[in-house]
Amino acid sequence: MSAKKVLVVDDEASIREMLRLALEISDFECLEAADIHEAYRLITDESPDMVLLDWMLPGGSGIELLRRLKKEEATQTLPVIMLTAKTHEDNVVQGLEVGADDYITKPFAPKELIARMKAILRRSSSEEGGSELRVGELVLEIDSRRVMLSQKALEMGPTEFKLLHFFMAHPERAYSRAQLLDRVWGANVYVEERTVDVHIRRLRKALQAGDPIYADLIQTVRGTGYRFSPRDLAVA
Amino acid sequence: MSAKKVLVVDDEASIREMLRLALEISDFECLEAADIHEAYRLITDESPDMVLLDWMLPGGSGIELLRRLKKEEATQTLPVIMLTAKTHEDNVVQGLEVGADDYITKPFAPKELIARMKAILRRSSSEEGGSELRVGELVLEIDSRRVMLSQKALEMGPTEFKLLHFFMAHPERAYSRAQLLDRVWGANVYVEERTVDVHIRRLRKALQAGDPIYADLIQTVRGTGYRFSPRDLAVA
DNA sequence: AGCGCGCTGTCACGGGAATGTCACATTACT
DNA sequence: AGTAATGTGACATTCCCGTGACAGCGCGCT
Repeated sequence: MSAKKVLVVDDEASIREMLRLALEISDFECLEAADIHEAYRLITDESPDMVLLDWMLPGGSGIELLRRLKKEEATQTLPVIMLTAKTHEDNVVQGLEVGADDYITKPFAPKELIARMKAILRRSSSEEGGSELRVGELVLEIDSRRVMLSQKALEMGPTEFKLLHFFMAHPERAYSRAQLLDRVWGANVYVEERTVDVHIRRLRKALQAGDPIYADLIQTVRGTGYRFSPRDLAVA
Repeated sequence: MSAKKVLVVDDEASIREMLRLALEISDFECLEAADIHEAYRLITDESPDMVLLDWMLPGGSGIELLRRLKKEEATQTLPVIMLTAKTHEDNVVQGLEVGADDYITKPFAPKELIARMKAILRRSSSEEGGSELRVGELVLEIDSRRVMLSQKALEMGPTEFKLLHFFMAHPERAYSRAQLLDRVWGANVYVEERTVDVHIRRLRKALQAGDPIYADLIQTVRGTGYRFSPRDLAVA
């Protein structure tokens, strides 16, 4: 199991630093945001596995972000733990109503936070029953690690599989080569950006072998990167 | 129905002897083990229909064996009755949590033990709708610990049997070597991951001896592990 | 005890697949 | 046309897997 990505949203740098330390000791990967805007950007760009959200934030309180996340389809199931300064009953109730998965009041023991996080991650990861992604006749079977197109298995390497997996999980959005390297290859891996092109090509070739139309799902966004767009799959 | 085989695990010879007597009067076949290691060997070699497991054992308490049995695919449904010296609530709860089917406190009347045993055997024998797994012409007979392919018996070792058992119970899914070691060999067993490859090969060879097509059921998933896929058994 | 046998786990070797990089062709935009 | 970005084929390297051989072990047999 790869390290889980956790986004910490708090305006105080010292608190973020403390949390980063606690998280990294427990083998979580840590992202930081000081305000709602930055938080939202990181959520869409990096899609973390969990959010630690401070209640008091400048420029819109945490509950606004929470509402927004629970409203949008893509982030609806993203687990959120609220961090509150005091036990304001109102806040807690309000937060849970809006959809926070848990809350914890400052000051808190890092150990307790980690324990709650793990509990929530265990719950959410076991719930994910959808073990396959589907676009038209294209089916990516995660458990069996296979890609089927019109009942026929497609041949591709592990990297192409991961690439396709990522694309199908994040459709209709352009990603730069750097982002793809980060999300598919993994953080802290140094490879040439142009390597992405080659694997895109290999993935297209694999799709084409199954059905030429499906190769068009992988689109080039000139000057930016690539995009996976099921929308343009016109069935003849 | 043939006589049921019962394994008695207790370090005191006098208790084993007493139990043997009681069991044989009631037409059970009796196996004896004085420690966990011997018990495990007899379970894999003789596949008894039930285990009577003393709580206090030298060299690892009974619960370790119980955990191991419940974790491994092949022995998961093997009924276990715990024998405890006193009514230690903790032990009982712990034992039942791990998966013991019943418990009885010493001293006990042989008559009561036999009654409980029969109750459990009745339950488990009625539950097992099919004591065999089947894929095409391939039939894995769990009780008799045999594998038949087109009416002909296949030759393979105990490990290959367990491996095939696990695969047939979990088809269409890729497993890493570590996962296979965990689920087939058992937890906390230190074996090289590559050892899995060798047993996969032996299993393939055994299948191939019966019908070359069936060796293709075991598929290599490069960079991940192995997969058992009946789906690809397309009859030409 | 001595012996042979079946099963197991480990290793080393070889081959083939997957990867990352480059050079060059091709395309898109100004 | 000119330039920057992308497509593409080829290649060396690395990584991963299949395979045969082998030693250790427990067990049954004589």
